[in-house]
Amino acid sequence: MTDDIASREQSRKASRRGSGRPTIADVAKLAGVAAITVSRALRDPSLVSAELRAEIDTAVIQLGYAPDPNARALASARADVIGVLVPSLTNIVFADTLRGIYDGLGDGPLQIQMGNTHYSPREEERLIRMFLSQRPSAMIVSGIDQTETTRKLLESADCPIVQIMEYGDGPVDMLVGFSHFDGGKVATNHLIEAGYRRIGFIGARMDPRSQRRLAGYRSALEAVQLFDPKLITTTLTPSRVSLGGQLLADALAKVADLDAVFCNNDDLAMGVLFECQRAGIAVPHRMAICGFNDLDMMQVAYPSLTSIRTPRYEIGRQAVQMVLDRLAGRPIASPIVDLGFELKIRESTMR
Amino acid sequence: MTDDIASREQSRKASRRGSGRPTIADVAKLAGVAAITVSRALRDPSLVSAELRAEIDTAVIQLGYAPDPNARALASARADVIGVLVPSLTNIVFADTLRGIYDGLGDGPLQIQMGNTHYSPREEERLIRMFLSQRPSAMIVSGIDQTETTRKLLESADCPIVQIMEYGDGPVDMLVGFSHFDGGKVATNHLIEAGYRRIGFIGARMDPRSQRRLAGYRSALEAVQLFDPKLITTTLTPSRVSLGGQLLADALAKVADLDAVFCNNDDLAMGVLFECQRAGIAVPHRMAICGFNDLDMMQVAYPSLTSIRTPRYEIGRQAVQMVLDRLAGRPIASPIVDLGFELKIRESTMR
DNA sequence: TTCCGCAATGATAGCGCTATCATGTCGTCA
DNA sequence: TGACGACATGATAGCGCTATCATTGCGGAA
Repeated sequence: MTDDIASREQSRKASRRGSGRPTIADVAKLAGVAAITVSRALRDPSLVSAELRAEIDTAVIQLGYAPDPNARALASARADVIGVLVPSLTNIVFADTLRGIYDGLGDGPLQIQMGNTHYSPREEERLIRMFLSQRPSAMIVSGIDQTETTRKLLESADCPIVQIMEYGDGPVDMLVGFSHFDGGKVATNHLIEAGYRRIGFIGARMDPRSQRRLAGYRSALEAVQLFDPKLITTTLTPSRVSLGGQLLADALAKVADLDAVFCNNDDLAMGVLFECQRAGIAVPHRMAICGFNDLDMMQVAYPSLTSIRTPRYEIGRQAVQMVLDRLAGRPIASPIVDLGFELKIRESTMR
Repeated sequence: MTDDIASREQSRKASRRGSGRPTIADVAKLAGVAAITVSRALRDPSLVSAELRAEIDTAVIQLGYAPDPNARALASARADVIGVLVPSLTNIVFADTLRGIYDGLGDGPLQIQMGNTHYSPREEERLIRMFLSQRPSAMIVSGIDQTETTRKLLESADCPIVQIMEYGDGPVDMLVGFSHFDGGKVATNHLIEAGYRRIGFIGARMDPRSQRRLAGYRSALEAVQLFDPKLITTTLTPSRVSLGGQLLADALAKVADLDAVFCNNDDLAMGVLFECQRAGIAVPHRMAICGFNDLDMMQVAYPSLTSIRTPRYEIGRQAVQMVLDRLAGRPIASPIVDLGFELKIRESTMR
């Protein structure tokens, strides 16, 4: 064994190239077979007889051989990589989804290559171009608001594509998510039914998903003639807990008799709660608060906060499952999956 | 142009291999130069005359050429990938650090390949093996508690290695972080100075960094003869806001006269605050709370919460900077960087 | 018996790029 | 004036793997 390695080192040095690590040829020589047989034994053991398989396994272990994914990708025109594009890393929503994706992959051969689009369609397009250039096994992208060019790029990529986080028609290929419009509508209807009349909307960042929640909110209020543009307070600033308080103050300055707020997300809702506590505004009696996403902290806050629970982790799991099914040639039940959401009613909206 | 593409398509179909996308040879033919010149023009334009560069740029745009990273990696024995290993994706701490890493990379050629070790040294070892097999340009790993084997693997990898999040001696290569022991000590000393005497420690997950914070806490209390093992309440469960309340209840059951808690992290601190509000325990008069990390919500909570601000984002930036400097052959000021931390004193510890 | 099909293995030829060395063309300095 | 080096470009030969086709041997159908 030592001799094998030594002589290989020797020849590497002579050629002045190569990684210095054992190659499939080294394994083949040691096992007394052709390289291609080693390749087969590694990729699909059923193609090789049991005896040779044993020989090869021994050689692999003895040399500590690990296939070079780059060479494999080049030769087979397909990299064992899934490109994942998210608009933000700070947003816990995407952290949960990523976790679902990683968990779904388990310890299989597929790796994740992640890109952060920073909510920019231009950046998304650049990243997709870059990712596709390595011919990934699949792509998972956030949202359905790609530019026309981006859509074309994805359509012509010959790998499974999953759009995640939203629900809608006409996906590029497959889609897993839920309806943000409905989420906003259900939350707002709940506030209406609970007896609130001056229901504000507080939103940060206002990306496409936030816009759809806002549209759902508006639609619910308009249906009962309670809509008033002054009720909406938004900013393009990224969401933070500390922004919630500021936005509530802004909202109250415009609408003194505000009696409820539907927040774009839980961070803002939490900020609103703290601001109410500080300003002595009783929740839920003088002010109701409803969040979105239902982070863990919502149920232990005091008072506990109503929110829309979203299936973030499950979206990641499901997206990966669809990719794996497709790559394995298994049939996909439906290319469009609505994972829904759930209204969690808590103290903050129970007057 | 159309002809070029058409004829290329033709020859691809004949050979039945290839990706169907333009290659460097196509660009070379169109620009009337050798392939290697295109390669040079793309990687280091200063190696090629201005005229040829212009020709090549035109051809690249005309064909929509994008280099194949796999082929490049194979030929140059170096992938444009940085392997990043984090123990958790849910933990906002690592999300911030990842953001720093991505931002530090900007839109350069380097891509991130991330692995989630789930706080398991075994898993970390497996992932490092897997990552190294593609000869990454660099590796960034969390913590300094690798197994002996993992350390050896990293030491023999001929690429820059940065260990992040902690401060300590003898890094594998480079290291960026801060001292968790000191953080725990400073926080605890602050509580002592503020006049608290029965200071508890509340911790979840209890990974190596949590252990070091605990050690700092203990050392501070022992120095003034205030240490008591009953003051420590920990669990191996992953941290969540909702866990903070439970742990506080456990702590109070053991130590009825508890008058302060130093929490392992801000999530727990927030949970403790909510539990105090719910139970009618006045903060900071009957109970002081100190967190760790200083998330944005700490300063707007009511009362605002004291915490140790940690340079999470900066760690990511700095780690990438060191990698880039090293790859560019620039000198590194110091291979070990202590980014420190800052005690943020707020209402929750001001009796 | 003959032939066909299938399973197991091998030989060959790339995948698309870059390391390495070779070649040609200047300007420059003794 | 000629030799030398610096610079720009090209030819060649892989990097480590797999697609593709070829070969071999064997059992069963005709």
